[in-house]
Amino acid sequence: MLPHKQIELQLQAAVREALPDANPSVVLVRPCPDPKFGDYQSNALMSLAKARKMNPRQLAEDVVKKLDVSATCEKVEIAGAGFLNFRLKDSALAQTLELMARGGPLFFEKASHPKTAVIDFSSPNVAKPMHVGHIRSTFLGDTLARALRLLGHHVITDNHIGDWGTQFGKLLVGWKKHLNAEALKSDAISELERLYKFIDAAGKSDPAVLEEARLELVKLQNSDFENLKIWRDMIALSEKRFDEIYSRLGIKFDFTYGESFYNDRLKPLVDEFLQKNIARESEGAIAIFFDDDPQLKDKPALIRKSDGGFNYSTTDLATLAFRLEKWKPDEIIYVTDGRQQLHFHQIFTAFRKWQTESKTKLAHVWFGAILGEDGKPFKTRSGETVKLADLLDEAEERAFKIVTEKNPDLPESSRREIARVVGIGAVKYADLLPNRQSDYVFSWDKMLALNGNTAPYLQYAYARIRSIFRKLDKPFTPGVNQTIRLATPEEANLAKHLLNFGLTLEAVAEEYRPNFLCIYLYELAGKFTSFYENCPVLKADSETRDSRLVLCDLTARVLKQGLDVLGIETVEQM
RNA sequence: GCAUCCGUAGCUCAAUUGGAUAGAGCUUCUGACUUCGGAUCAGAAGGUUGCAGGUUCAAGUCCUGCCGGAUGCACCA
Repeated sequence: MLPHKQIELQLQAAVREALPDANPSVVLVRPCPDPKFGDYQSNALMSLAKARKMNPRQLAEDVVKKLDVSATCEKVEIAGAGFLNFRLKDSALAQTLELMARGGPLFFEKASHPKTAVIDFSSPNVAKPMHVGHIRSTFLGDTLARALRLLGHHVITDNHIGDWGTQFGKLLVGWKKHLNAEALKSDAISELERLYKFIDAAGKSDPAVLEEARLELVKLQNSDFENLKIWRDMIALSEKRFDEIYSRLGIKFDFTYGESFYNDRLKPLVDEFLQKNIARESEGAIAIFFDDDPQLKDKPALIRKSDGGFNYSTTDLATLAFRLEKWKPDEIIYVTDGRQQLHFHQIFTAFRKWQTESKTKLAHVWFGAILGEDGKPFKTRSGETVKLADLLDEAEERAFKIVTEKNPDLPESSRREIARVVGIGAVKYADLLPNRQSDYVFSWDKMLALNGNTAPYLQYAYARIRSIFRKLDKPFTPGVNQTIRLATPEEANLAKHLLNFGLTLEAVAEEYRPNFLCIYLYELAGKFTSFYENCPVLKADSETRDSRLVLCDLTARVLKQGLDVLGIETVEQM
């Protein structure tokens, strides 16, 4: 067991003894904000004391008397208003590293109660190219899936693609009358997008075109043979292009149940809502009202339009029911932009009225907008969105120039491969680094930056470590009796930081915030680099050398695993 | 009008959700040993956290009121 966990359990036991009525699970141990206070701290006693109108320092002293952490820590210090500060013993630190060097999960523990989580993310629309607006949902969702899986949870990823809706009326008219077969062959999505825009524009000046689109849509909805076939072709073509992008990004989905999958479930769902008096008729539509929720007052959710059609809310509720039935998840996570907060608030509230027994947790993990330099939603000069494929191309191209500059002697195929890993990594990292709820300003230079707090900085630290190992005469494997000696402050700082990998992963999974991991890895790389500058490895005496090699190896493994959670690859040299 | 979110260094962003002296990167300036990769490191400069009150041992974080911005509010998803 990791030292901070041991301290936490012992502290909880001491609190249980001192305050039998308190809930010990609120007593947590966290890394100290400043190492001069210690390695770990707990501030829980202050809030416990406050709730009971006790003197916090007095309570701290009582608890410390009942607390025995001498196996892992130096003397516990009470500081400030009632902080407990713990400083790890050198021996405990070294032993933990020795244990980790022998294998098993790297500085984290698998969840003792694994949960089943469904994650809904990315969700592009058929017949439209993926653009920068899709990156946050795609990267965030993928990272959360990876983090939860690493911690031992059962994760199901479901790409809820937009393969149904009124846009298909226009697309069908376009396909039948204006299709350019050549263009469709070379770039299907661009051609579909062109057709949509063409008919959309035509409809604005000629109402007859709109009527034509409406009729084609009705035929599709009534399972007209020809229209169904065209519709299926459009989906297949789009999915092929999506898969190219996902494969470039290293992202896989377990399922891709698009919206259309739920068509047969919509009418029965509305009937059930009516029958259970959860929904009622209003202005010709069927609506769910939420009068008991102040935020949703006068904001009903429509589940059937006055023309008899269904909409987003209906599909989302049907989707929810299906996922519950099929996977019986403990949690469903929706990763979408912040503009959908009201919608999910409605869906979640409706769900509670409907499935009153269900204990499934529903989480809307939302993120802010990507803005242009002018502070408005991001568009190119010509008013278009930046296509994701173009962004990735540019990233790889810029990285290739740098790689070529730094390593002109490498064969081109190696330089291309490094540029791919570095370029894609930079884009992912730039997107995951900011707090997800903040809007951020898109800039090519920031997205593709290769210096500072960026993926290449982490990848470079990794490559340097691997370079050390390449210089050894024979492959290094730590012996069973390998001891770790942490003689310098740089070694100790690095070692202590390694211990916090698991805490960070748990925080990412609990708060749905991958940026915690970015910050952690950046600090890890920083601490490694300062170790690297100050502590020679290969030239040290053999005992120190082996100890430092273990430290290097553990650092490399944590960097690689951490980057893997972010969906970012590493290279042996760059 | 109502609701949600936001306002932090010249710029772009953090701050583990109420914790200790608000931190990084970019930019600017000063340095780095015949030493494991200079895509690096060390240091400097840069702040009344939009404004005004309040709550408490403790507020960038919570409450109230202003100022400024983004987004969403009945048949698009």
